[in-house]
Amino acid sequence: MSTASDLPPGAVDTGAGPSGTPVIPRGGGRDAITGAAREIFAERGYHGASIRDIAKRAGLSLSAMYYWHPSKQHLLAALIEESTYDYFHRCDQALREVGDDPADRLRALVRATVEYRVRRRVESNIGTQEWRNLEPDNRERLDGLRRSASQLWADIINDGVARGTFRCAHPDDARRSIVAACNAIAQWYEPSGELGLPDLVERYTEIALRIADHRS
Amino acid sequence: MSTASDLPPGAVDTGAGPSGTPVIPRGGGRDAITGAAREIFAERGYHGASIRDIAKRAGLSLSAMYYWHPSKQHLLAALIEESTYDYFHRCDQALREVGDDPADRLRALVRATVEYRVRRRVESNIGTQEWRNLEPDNRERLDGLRRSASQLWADIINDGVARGTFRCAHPDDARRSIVAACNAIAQWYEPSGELGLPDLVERYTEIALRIADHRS
DNA sequence: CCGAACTTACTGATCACTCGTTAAGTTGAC
DNA sequence: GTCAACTTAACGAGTGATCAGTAAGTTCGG
Repeated sequence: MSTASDLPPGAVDTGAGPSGTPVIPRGGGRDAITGAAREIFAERGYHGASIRDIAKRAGLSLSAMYYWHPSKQHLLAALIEESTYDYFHRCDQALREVGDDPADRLRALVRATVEYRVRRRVESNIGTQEWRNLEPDNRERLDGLRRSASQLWADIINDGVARGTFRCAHPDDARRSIVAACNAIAQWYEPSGELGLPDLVERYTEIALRIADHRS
Repeated sequence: MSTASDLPPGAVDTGAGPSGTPVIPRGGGRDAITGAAREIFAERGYHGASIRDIAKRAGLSLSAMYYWHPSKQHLLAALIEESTYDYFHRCDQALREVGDDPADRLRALVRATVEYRVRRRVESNIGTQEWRNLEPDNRERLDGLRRSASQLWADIINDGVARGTFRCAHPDDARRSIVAACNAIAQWYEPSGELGLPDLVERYTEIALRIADHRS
């Protein structure tokens, strides 16, 4: 995602000037704001977070936020939008790299999802918890992407059932259970703990295949 | 749960006076407040809900809330506490009624959980979503109960693995996946839909047994 | 059966404070 | 001097909480 909303209204991309020298915002700019918002939204929730808290964490005045975003709501939406696009892109990529065997495809999607939930744990939780605080416009704009992601799972499971690779009687509930199990990881996983990401992926791949009632 | 906190500070139980005549709150009293809070907290979240909104929904003045609860936080805590106790009690009850076979016990716990998530769908979601908005005192007080409930699952699955009834390699992840799948029900289930509670229980019992890798 | 004393279950007004937002001014690199 | 990237100061609306007041009901001595 790289739309006009990445920039202040009417601004031109300052990532690199005409001379090739990057222009670095003195106060950390958009990244400082976004990073702080990510932390504070995750800690206290959208309504529990004030833009003063966010600005303080970013080391800027509260007005700096209004230079980069037109509103608090826009800040939340940008955060969720970026990470939702990222997730969808990763899933899409992962599925391009495997063949058409439903079990392989399910493995790929579980891997992409678990990796995302771990690597972007904070945004993950914001996306699921603060979704309801998006104003209708923003929510509707992202809803299509959400449904597409959900459809990726559904297609794989339905195909597997049709082919006899999966024997679960209720594909929709299998899908919801697998997704719920993967999503929950972001709530309990501690990156500093003993369990590494590859092991985690393997565990949840197995669980997903069992939920889908895979017979090898 | 029926503690002194059910009543205004310093008050004596008025459910039945010395003469046996009950005192009926004119405006609906505690129940009106609690019911409204349940709805508004569920709709907008703790910080998104104002006590004025809650009072308005209850058909009372804002001050009426302070007659029954010392604070907004206490109102949330009371709501979560009651439903958490209710859940734990139902689980406990369900497990008393079955023998010691791990599969039977898992079935009983899934049933109790799914029924709870459907029947008390709203409180369910408040409990999971607004947990973090409990102040430390309240959270710590309820944390023990939460851990006890989690232990119910762990004991059953560990026992099943020890006996060879369940063959999942990672009992903790199996537990978390089963719980996540059951909990998610409260987020998507529509009571007015076609899928009835008994069918739902059966579906999720099967999923849980597959996650635990039950061999019959 | 009366009525003073007391309790219950509220209301309305108001407090100090925080909220998101905005306008106007400042800084400093080019 | 220009313009991106800020800051300071303020606005009005809304927040949780407090408190004095009160209508309605209950209790109990006479």
